[in-house]
Amino acid sequence: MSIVLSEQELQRRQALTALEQLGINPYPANAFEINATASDILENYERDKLNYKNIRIAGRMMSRRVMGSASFIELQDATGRVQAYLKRDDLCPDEDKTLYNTVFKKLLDIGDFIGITGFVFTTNTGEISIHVQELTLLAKSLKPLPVVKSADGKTFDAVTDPEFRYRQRYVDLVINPQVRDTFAKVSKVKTSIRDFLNERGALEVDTPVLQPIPGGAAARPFITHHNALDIPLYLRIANELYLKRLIVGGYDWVYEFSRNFRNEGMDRTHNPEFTVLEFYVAYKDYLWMMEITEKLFEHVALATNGNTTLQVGDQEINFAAPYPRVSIYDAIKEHTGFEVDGMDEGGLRDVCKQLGIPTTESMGKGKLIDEIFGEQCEHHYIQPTFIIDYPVEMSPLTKKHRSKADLVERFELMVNGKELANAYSELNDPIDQRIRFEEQLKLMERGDDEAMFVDYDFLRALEYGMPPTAGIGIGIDRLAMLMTNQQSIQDVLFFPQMRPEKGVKHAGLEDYKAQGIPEEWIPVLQKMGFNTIETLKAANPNKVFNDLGGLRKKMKLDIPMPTKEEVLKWFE
RNA sequence: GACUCCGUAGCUCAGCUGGUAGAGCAACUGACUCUUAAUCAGUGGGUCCAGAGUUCGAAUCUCUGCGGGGUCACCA
Repeated sequence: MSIVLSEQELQRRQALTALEQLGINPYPANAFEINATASDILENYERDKLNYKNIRIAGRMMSRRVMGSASFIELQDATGRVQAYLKRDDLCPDEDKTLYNTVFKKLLDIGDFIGITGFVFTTNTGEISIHVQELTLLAKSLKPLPVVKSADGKTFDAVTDPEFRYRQRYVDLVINPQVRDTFAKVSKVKTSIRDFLNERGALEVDTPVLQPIPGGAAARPFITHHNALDIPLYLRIANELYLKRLIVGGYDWVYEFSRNFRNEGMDRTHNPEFTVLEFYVAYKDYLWMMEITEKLFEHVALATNGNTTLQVGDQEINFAAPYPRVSIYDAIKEHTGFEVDGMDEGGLRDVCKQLGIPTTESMGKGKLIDEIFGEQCEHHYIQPTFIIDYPVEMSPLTKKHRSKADLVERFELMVNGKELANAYSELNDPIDQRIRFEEQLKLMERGDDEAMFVDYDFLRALEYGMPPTAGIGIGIDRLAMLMTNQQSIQDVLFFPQMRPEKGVKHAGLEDYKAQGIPEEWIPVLQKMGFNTIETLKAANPNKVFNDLGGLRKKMKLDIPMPTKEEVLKWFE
């Protein structure tokens, strides 16, 4: 990040000083009470004109069109943009026209926060506008915003560079209104889920993010260290085992929006931290869970988009309940022609070979079936579909199927070719659970670095008894992507993970001062490209002295020129 | 992690087969009392991502690095 200021930044800082000299505080402490918003005015003025005679509104000045003694600006607040009209002699009824001629025309810039009072009217060209009677600077903006213009629904010079947008999301939000809309919808997805669950008596809870054993999922965790306890701690990869402990404790419906952390690759659908909604309900099974899940998704679609059918990319997806249920074996049979039900590990390995799916020695039966489904079937399920009844090997926390051998009572909800939710009748048999954990240990020994750790406290909890329970995890970021029709997880997270910005190497102010350089000349040297003391010392002192004079004139700097002897000392 | 594309003014982008940079918006000076991508006249603004190499000469060619996007691998 450069500390060297651009021409426009210098101009804005000069405007800041000029404002202070006029007795105007560019960052006043006073509250500015408003009684209207942009969208309120645009929506309601026409049918209720009397109520808009005396309005107060605040926001950023986003454009300025000056025509001598009258001007139009666009004011942007949290709700949108409204045009305002300023007339010199209305704004400054007395002799002194400084507020209009100097403050407004010269010292305000695009991006500044201002508050205005006035009355609403309609211009000759038919645009609802505010006739400004008073103008107050609320906060000066020192960095120029990208200027995005639009007309007739077309947008010009929009900032689309993903790096710019994600690193400086605050700017993205200011200049790209549809981004604010997207995040409002993301928020609506979460509140609509909370409403749905709270109405049904569920209890929202918080469980540890820092866990001594990263349990509840198969994934590589982030590891950290607690100094006082002198133990390693893991950032949670899931909260499942903690929520089930709460069911043991006697709650019958708990949920948590769990920020999870997984130390794995990043791409369009993966961020190192992401949010999963999990909920657990006592005395229910996975069949009940499918019914509540399809109702929940229908509810979320209606709450966020007002419709159960929505456009996602080039697909139209209908979230209206109910959704079809297909067993994983039937899915594989339908899309590959292979009947894998009852096959042993060797047979599955052979099927993978025929389908061209690479396998490794560490893959067990469950993993092989998972691979076949993932490669050959998953992408076919565009409309919401429950894939049910998974093999026991890939589901160590799931209750065995009530009627089908070697299967568990589990479903995944597939939408748009991707897994959106994962749920099951929870395994509550502590002896079986211990055996399943031990099988995971064996997988770990075979080299599966995602096999689960054994959580003995969780086993102890199950030994006290857990009622039959249905549980589910829903990927909230991916759900938000669907509901907002975004192609990248980065567009539903305010601050997606990025490699840290590396500033160009710069000497600090103290380094310059240590060379005996007066503070006011430091920006000039930086402007000349001497960002380190080393590069300065490598330069020709005579040339530097001459250039200082040149820049002093060019930048119209009102600071005394140092003598040549003084400058020569900088090089010692 | 692999492959691939990209990095030029505050922003959006030009810049051919090498001759050290242009446009629009933004900014500055001026004109203009209902404009709306306001208009008109004029002016300034650049470590062309960084470093090395080839060359008389590099924004341009080569290599290395940094940052980002896309595809794949891993995963949710």
